[in-house]
Amino acid sequence: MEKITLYNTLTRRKETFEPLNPEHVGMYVCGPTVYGDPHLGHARPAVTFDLMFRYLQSLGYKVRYVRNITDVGHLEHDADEGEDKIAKKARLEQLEPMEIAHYYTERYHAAMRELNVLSPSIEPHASGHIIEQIEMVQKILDAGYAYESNGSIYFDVEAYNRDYRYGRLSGRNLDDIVTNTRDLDGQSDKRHSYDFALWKKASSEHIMRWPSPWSDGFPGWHMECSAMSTKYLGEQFDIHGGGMDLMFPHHECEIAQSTAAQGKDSARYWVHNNMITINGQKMGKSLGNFITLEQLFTGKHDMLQQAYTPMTIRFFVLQAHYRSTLDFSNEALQAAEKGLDRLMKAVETLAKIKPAATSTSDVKELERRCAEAMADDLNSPMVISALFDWVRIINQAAEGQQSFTQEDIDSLKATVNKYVFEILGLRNEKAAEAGGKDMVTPLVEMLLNMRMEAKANKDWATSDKIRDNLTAIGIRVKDRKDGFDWEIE
RNA sequence: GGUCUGAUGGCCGAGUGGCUAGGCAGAGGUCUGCAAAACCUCGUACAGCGGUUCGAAUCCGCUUCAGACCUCCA
Repeated sequence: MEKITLYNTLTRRKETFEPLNPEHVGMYVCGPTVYGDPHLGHARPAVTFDLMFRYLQSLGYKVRYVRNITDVGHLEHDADEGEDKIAKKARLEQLEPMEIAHYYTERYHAAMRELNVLSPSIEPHASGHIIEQIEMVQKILDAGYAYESNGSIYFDVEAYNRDYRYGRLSGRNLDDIVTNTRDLDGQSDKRHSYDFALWKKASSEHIMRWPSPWSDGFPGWHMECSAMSTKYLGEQFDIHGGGMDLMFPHHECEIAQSTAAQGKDSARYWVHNNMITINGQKMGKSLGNFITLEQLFTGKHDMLQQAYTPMTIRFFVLQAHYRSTLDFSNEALQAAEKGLDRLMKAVETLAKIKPAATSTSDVKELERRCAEAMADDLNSPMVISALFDWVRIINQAAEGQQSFTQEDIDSLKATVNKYVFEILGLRNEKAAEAGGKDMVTPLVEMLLNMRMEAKANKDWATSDKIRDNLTAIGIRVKDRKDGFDWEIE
């Protein structure tokens, strides 16, 4: 198996990736809390870990990719006193909480399909794993790292920190956390402000509740990921992913929970994608500066000058390295749109290149560069850069300035298809939506053949009339040395 | 205030000690009846100040600025 490196947040350096079981990879990624429409920010981790999923599979790994749906336990404002996000939305819209969760899960899935994000191997819901979460809370209690208070169970950070180290993922130590956490207001059942809930007793008006040994209640937010990753990937697994904003407290708490319950950490490589910014600021729900994916696809948002296709969004995300912030702007998106168009046209051009006796460029160079870039912490921008160098070469070949043997053409096609479609997961939207082209092809070609005759007779008036009329209905004509080419705009 | 990250040409965005990133936009040219497309050429960018080095955008220090997390957020 090819050697690849991944940046591990735990050690803050790139490490050679070695899975626990050769040829198998277990990967857990924090999915969405389904209480609102998916926005551009959600596209970043989805595309990033889709890239990782596709890439690892292309290397020959059998990957079990688990991405959860949070439909219970995620509270607002404060992990203990806030209202459940889903329940709040349900109350506002006078719906059953599960109606909210179901509706937005469907919305999320639809957006992911548009972005050509593959479905994970397993997509577990927090509400479907209450028993597993209760069992894990019990384990942590038994191990002495949690306490009960008025029907709720809290993680005892101080006790944990005596035996292990709380804060090693985010680079904090308990002293910092103590001085930087606001004081309790006296309302809480917690001993310390930095303790977090494993199980919350439900108040009388709380709708989503389940019986437990301690109270009728619901699990704390961090429990679901620990419980579900253990259930589907085992006590230890390879990769845990998510957005950088989840590093603290969410992932820190997950580490604490797993370590408290089983004496060892569960994930070996922690991988975090950076944020998408807008005017230099993080795009997020709380800031109210987010643009939903649907708004991007339709162009219906004050900040958008036009609609952008799902593949433009995907390409835009892939053009930046996943650990860099990526700044949103219409200009950047428009540049991505044009660049993607050029790439896709070259893919079509490649299919038409005629073989020659010799090759003028080494087609293996592309595969080598792409493979190296991907192996270096998923450097998709470098892959794209290499592809564009070959876009030029392919176009040169179409112009007769380069030549390739049949064998090299086939090899180049295989490489381009592998990286463009299989690994980067791009789709040729124009070709896909031009289903009607087949019906108009004979008509267009008849007209263009008439135009060729007119041109041969130097009847420029007729020639230009045909071209202008075709242009007017959205068909762009390109003259070539030996005839013509055309495409639907 | 604490922890951490970043500052690259008009815009986006790679690059970590010497060798062209790439895309978009712009300028000139080739091709073409004209156009479109394509191709060729071009800008000599690395926040500032010091330092290490034969050599730094790349390493070190300081300064300035920006951002993330520390409360829900992908």
